[in-house]
Amino acid sequence: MTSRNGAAYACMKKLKKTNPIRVMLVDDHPAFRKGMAALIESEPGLEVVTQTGDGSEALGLYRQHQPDVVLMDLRLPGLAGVEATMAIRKEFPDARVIVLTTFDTDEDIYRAIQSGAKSYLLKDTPEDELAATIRAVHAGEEPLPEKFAKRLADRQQRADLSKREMQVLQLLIKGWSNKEIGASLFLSEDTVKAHLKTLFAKLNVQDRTQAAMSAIRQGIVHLE
Amino acid sequence: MTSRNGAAYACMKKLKKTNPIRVMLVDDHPAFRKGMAALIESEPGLEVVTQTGDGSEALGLYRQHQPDVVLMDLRLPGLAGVEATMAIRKEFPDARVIVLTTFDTDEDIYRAIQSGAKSYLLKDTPEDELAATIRAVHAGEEPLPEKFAKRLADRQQRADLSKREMQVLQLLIKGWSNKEIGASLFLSEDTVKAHLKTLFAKLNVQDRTQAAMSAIRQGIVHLE
DNA sequence: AGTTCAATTACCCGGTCGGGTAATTCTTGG
DNA sequence: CCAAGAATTACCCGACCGGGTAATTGAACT
Repeated sequence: MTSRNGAAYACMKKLKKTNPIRVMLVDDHPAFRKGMAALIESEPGLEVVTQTGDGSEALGLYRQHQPDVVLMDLRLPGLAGVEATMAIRKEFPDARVIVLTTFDTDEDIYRAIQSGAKSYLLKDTPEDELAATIRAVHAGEEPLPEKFAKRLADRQQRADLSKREMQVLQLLIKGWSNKEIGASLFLSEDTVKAHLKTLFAKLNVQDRTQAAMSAIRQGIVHLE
Repeated sequence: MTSRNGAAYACMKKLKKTNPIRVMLVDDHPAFRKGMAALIESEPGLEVVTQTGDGSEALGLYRQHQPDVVLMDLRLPGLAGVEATMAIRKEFPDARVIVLTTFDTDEDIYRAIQSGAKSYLLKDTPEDELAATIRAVHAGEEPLPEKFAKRLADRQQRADLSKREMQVLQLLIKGWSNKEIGASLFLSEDTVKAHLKTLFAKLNVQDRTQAAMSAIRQGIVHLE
């Protein structure tokens, strides 16, 4: 740290009072929200103006408070983080949303950025990096951590799956045979096999187990 | 707790000061820890005496502070929550640990209880239920929420996998063929098939894709 | 209007898989 | 010390899977 004289101190004091960055929190863990709010409030120039644990309340609260930056979780009751982000950005194209989540599949990252989020962070991000990201995003930057940028590029590389391929994949994940998948979708077994061929090619795998694992790992489909 | 002479105020004061439940927090998300600490401190009769984000520091801090109750996350840097819990209970058999986590596979629940945890809660648990659980565990109870109790029973139902079966499963998850699995483990293809037969029976599935999905869903193996 | 691409179905073929049965060795716990 | 169970291998067989090739239809985009 640099040494401090009276003038510098006054300057800092002044900076502290100009343009506090107004933050909105959307996360369904009350304890996490409480802690995150405390972290933000303890940063000079940052303040929390509103928070909620329900995705469907996000747009209304955004309208009401017009925050500078939103911290948005992905898995939420009501409306998922990606949908909430899209809704906000449809009405407020300049909205600055940072996704802050525990999960980090390629697909999560991809969809978050697609929906208009400016950055993507995990919940275990150190608080100084978090504060720096909030300030950067507020300043108009889009700071995506190296590792996420790489995975985003990977995902953008991959061809999108067609509707049918996705349906077949969903049933494949259940462990169904080609015959069963065909019966379920009213397709011949040969058609199912044709879809699997293109699916395997797109996922760059050789067989159904690899396809299933790859899809799960990338977050293309979810278990349950 | 018999009534005594003296002012009501003195009595309350006395009660408030007797036996505060001393809690230790182990969780790698700084914001969550901060928020959880605030929640606990706001509950009468509960206080946080120490916290850490690293599993390998848990035993040392337990020794040092001898808390009444530990809130323990599962996925931790250093040492996993289950191992940390076992280490603590080896040295302090009366230690009262509550697992508090985001993840909830059958295997997570099973191993947590096996390691000696008294209860199992998810991080989105409402704060009143959390406080109630801390008090109950401190009082010697082992309050396992209904849904977890059911899944624990399911898991206890299932036969344990042998070492070999586990190894085969690990490679199956990678999408390897029986031949490849055999080559990797220096086994004949027939031996691999034999292991798969018992594996399928234990997991109650018909084929390898179902086995892979079932194992992932139950948390028997992890991706990556 | 023409082209591109998803979707559909079909056939062939060699390889893999899953189930049944069975035998041997080795370790571990009662 | 013996029984139980894990680990290993082998053989058979019918079913399923994955790859190659190819043709038709319909929608979408140019």
